[in-house]
Order: sequence, then C-alpha cells, then structure tokens
Amino acid sequence: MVKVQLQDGTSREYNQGVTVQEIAQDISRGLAKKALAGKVDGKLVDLSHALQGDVQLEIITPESPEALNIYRHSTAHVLAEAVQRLFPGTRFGIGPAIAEGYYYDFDSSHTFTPEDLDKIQAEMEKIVKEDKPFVRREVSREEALQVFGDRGEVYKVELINELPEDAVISCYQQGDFLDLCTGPHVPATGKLKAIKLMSLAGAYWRGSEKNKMLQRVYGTAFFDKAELEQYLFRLEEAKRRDHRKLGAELELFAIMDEGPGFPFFFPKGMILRNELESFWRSEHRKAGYQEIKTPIILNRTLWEQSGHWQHYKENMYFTRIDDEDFAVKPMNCPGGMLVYRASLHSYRDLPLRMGELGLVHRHELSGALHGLMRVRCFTQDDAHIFMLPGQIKDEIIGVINLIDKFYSIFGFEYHVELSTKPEKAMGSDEIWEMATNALREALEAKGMPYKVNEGDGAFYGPKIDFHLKDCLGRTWQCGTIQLDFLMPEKFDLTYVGEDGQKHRPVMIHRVIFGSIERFIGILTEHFAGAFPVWLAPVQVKLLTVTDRAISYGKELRNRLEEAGIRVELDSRNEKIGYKIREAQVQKIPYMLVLGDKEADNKTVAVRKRGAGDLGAMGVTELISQVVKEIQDKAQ
RNA sequence: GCUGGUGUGGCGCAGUGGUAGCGCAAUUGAUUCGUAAUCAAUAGGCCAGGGGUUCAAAUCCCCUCACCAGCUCCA
Repeated sequence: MVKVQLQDGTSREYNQGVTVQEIAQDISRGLAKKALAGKVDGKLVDLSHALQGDVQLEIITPESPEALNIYRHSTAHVLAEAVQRLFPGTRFGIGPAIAEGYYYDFDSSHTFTPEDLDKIQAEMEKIVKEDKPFVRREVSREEALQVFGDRGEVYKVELINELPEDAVISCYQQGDFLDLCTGPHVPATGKLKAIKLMSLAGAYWRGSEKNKMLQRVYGTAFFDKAELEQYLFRLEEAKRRDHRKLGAELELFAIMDEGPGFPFFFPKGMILRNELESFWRSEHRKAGYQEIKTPIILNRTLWEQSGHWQHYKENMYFTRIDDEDFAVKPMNCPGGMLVYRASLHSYRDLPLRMGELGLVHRHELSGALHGLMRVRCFTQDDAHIFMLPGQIKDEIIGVINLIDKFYSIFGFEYHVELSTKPEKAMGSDEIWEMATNALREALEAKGMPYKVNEGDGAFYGPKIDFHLKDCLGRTWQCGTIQLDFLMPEKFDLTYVGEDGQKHRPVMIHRVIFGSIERFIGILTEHFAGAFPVWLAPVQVKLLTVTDRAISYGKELRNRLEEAGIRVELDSRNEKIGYKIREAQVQKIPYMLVLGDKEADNKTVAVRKRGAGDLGAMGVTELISQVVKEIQDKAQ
C-alpha cells in the first residue's frame, strides 16, 4: 500500500502502482475528467504515472498555474506530428511552451509559407480528433541515440549527447510521432481544444548565428475557444497602442526611408521630448547633478584610449577630417572622462555627478531596427558619477531610487537584471568580480528581486538593467547602472586625497530613461497615446459651436496661454460633434465647448478625456484645475 | 546580418497580363448647427527604385531599398 497525501491535507491509501489518473477517478469523476497531469512531491508527472511509495500528490487541472504550459507543450508535439505527416523528411529541433503559446523549430527542405500554416493547423485538428494518447517511455542513452539516429534526427542526437551522465532520458509518442522530451503531457491529443498557429520565422539552432537557421512555427493554445478569441482580440487591441502607429496618427515623430533608424521629431513630439527633458533636468538638479555637453565627433585616439576602437568598432560610424580618423560617438563616457580630466579634483568634490543628454549613434543591424525602440541614433540621459571607493554602494542605491522615482511617476512596472562579464571585455576577472559584487550588494540592500543575465555586461563593466514592457509585452532595456573601474584607469583619472596624494576614482555610468526615443516609445504605448496632461502636446482644445463664439474663443485662448497651458482653438465652420470627434481622436485631455451660453456667462462647458461632459465651469476654476494637474503630473 | 512576409494618392485598403479604383483626410462652395463624422464639387498616384520577359506589366522574373514578424545583437 502507498499513502497519498492530497492537497487539501487528507490522505488516502492505494495499492502500490496506482496511477495518478486512478486516484483522480477515485476522488471524483469530475476531477478525473478535468485532470491533465499530476504533481508528485513537487515534480510534474503524467496522469499515467504509477506511484511506488508514499507521496504528496496534486492533480493538475486547467485551473493549476502549471497547466497551461503542459497543455501548450503537448500542442507543440501535435504541431510537430502534423508537420511530420505533411512534410515527411523534416528534422525536428526543439518545441517548448513559451509565455503566450509555444513554438517548434523545423529543418525542412520545404520552405513553409503562410498558407502552409492553415494546412498544418487543419492537420493538427485532425490529430486532436483522433485523440491519440501521449505515451511516455524511459530509455537508455544508447537506445535513445539508436532510435533518433536511425530516424536521422541530428538535432535530437546532439541534445542527447549533451544530457548529463545521470539524466533520465524519456521519449513521448503520440501516433507516429516520437519526440525526446522530459514531459509531462496531457493524457491524449483529444484534450487540446482551442489551438491556433500564429506565425512563421527563422531561428538559429540553439540561438547561435553560427548554426543553421531553422524554420520556427509559433502557435498558441487555450483551454477553450472563448479564451483563444479573447487572446486574439487582446492582441488586436495591443496593436492599436503601437507607438509607430500612434506616432504617425498623433504627429509625434516619423522614421523616413531617407534615414532608416534615424527618427524625425515633429512639433508635437518635441513638446513631449522637451517636457521629459525639463522634468529630467529639474530632478537631476535636485539630486545633485551638474550638466555637461560633449561633442558628437571626436578623434580616433580618444576611442583607442577608451577601448571602443578595439571593442565596439562594428557598431560605430567613422569619418575623416583633415586626413585624420574621427568617430561619431556611440557612447558619451569618453567625452565625460575628458571633462573630468580637464580640472583637478579633491576628494571633497566627490561624488561628482555629471549628467549629459547626449546624442549617440550606433550601427545596429538593419533587421534589429524597431520604431523608436531600436534606432541608430538616440539621446541617452546619461550621467557619470565619479566617486571614492567607499561611496559606491550609496551612489548605486541613490541611482536605483532615482530610477524608481521616475518610473513611478509614469506608472511603469519594471524588472531588473544584473548583467555580468561578457566574452569581449576589458580588465581582469578580479576587478569584474569586485564590481559585480558591489552591484549585487546594492540590489540586495534595496531588497530588489533581480534576474542574472550572464555575459551581458558592457565591455568595461557589469550593469544593472531596468526593463520596461511594450504593448505586446516585449521588454526593452531602459535604465541601466554600470560600475566601471577600468575607464578611470585608461584615462588616468585622479583625485587628490586627504593624504595629498593622487588616487584613482571609481565611476558609474547610468541612464534613467535610457534613450529618450525609446522611452517615448514605451510612454506612448503605455498611455495608448492618451498622455497625462503635463505631457500632452495639446492640453486644452477650444471648440466653438458657431462663429459667434470665435471672439470669446480667442479671448480664452489668450487667458489659457498666459496661464502656461498649451491650447488650440478650433474655430472652423464645422458641427460641434465633428470637432469633438477630432479632438477625441487626437486624445486631447480637455475640450472646452464654447457656444452662446458660455460666451454670455463667461464660462466653459468642459469635456474631459475619459470622463465625458462635465458641464459648465468658471474659467478661473478650470484654469486652476488644469494647472494643478500639470503641476502634480497627475496620470 | 539571417529566415519568411509586405510595399498601390497623406492614411486605411481593393485591384493577378489589356486605358489605376474606394473610404477617410485635403481644397472649394453651401450650411451657423450644442457633446464622437452636414451636404456637394474639385484636386491628388512613373503602383518603393532599377533591370528584364511580353504586342501589352501594379500584376510574371531578377536585383536593390524600406517596412513587418521572429532569430541574432543592444539603450
């Protein structure tokens, strides 16, 4: 007999070898029907898993957090089987569940087309109807190599060869499709209800561009059709927030064929930018920063000294001036170093925080460009903090706090990553370890959860990265804090210590927005273009009902302008509904409807974005309300 | 950079070998009207660019560019 402790705390006894499915059946028919998998002592298993000893057992149903991944992973196997049926000879890569679905990588002589996706999906639905069981089998390494080797599955063989010595090797089979897989899976293909193939893309085998590019099919799956529909609807909604679309509609910016990756900012986009910059300047003044500006083009010798010439060349643009090599700056730090070095510093001056809104240019791969999120020239809200070794932790924490303050004002959620020494790096392992530990300590002192991103640091130092999400949930690095012991060395930076001797300062590179361009992209998607009043390019729009209200409209426009409000007057000969619609589409926060009544009583009829018609209000009252919202940076 | 897809007036789209179309926007005229689209007229395109096939190309083929999705890479 085995004793099985269930999730609700109760225990039951069964004969040895009882399966999870049988236990579910024993508990209730409803549960048995819903059951997808089991969790034995914290480990996910199939429903067919037989229990050999006393265990704790949880039955995985669609309500369980783990269920969707198992379900989607099983769907990926069905996708592979469908491809095997329709395109014999296809070799299989990997097919995991991912955040919003699953994918499977194929190596096929046939190039899949979007039309093929429909065919494959139809085949998948057939497989679902056939309700084939997923059968697990544990095999020896030799057998696994034999089986997959015979089938010509070179990718599977490569995976098997790299499994650790003591790994349990398991295979799953449904119908004629056999896959190397740890599982678990749903009991049979018939469990898969709402499946949809989404897209097609190339993907390098094992994520390395040195390897062959396979064909990846992305799909998703849900427990029922309604959830799938809802997901597809949400996707469509999200696309409406796309900053590239809104940027054009709201006349914020554009990227033209004449400058791929080099954005143009229109007057309304500049208002947004300038508001962000002036907010940035005032916050940084408060936080003890000074501001500098360094040139965009600097001599080759500087880039050799900084190491960029050796480590960053493929991302840089070059030019020649008077027969000498120059480079367009990809980073602001070398210029910042020269500014530090231009004067003598005492330990009393440290920490010295020098900010720079610096325009940098980087040659990004053409395929990587993406609206404002990934461009070839952008403005970093940079700063370099020069400090004593003993000030490191406090300064890092200070920057973390500043970043958090900024992101909170916009209502952004973010996650943090710690990036460690990359392959192409300057400096010794010891220095890197010291710097990485300093960053880690600061994060831990703040009690901040973080993910480690091995090998993703800058070539001169490790970094803490702050990631924000776009409308489709893709994350983009914005803020970053990089600790650097190497540049001060390379540039022979010094300060005079208490002892009268020269010492080496430590430095931090950091950005808050990251790139103003990217930040505007994120901001646009976050607010779906409906910017809070303080950022809105047009804060108040005056709408006249008839031409009789035009002179009152002009008078009001002057009053609002004097109060520092960005205001536009729409005095066209159009119906009020038409003007409202246009202002609404432009996502203008305040509309003031002006007719005979308002002109006679010297009031305004307020229509607020998101709230609708608020009725009449005195002009002074309206002005003070708008001004307060601007000052409070209300969302 | 790689794989696949797309490229038609400012925007959204139709048009698969035989004189380039629709809606919105724009311009002009009429209408002076109270909370998401008044009516009418007019104008606007070397069909991304280049080369080719054909009596004939937006449409078929080749090259280039840009964009989209993903991979790789990074703020």
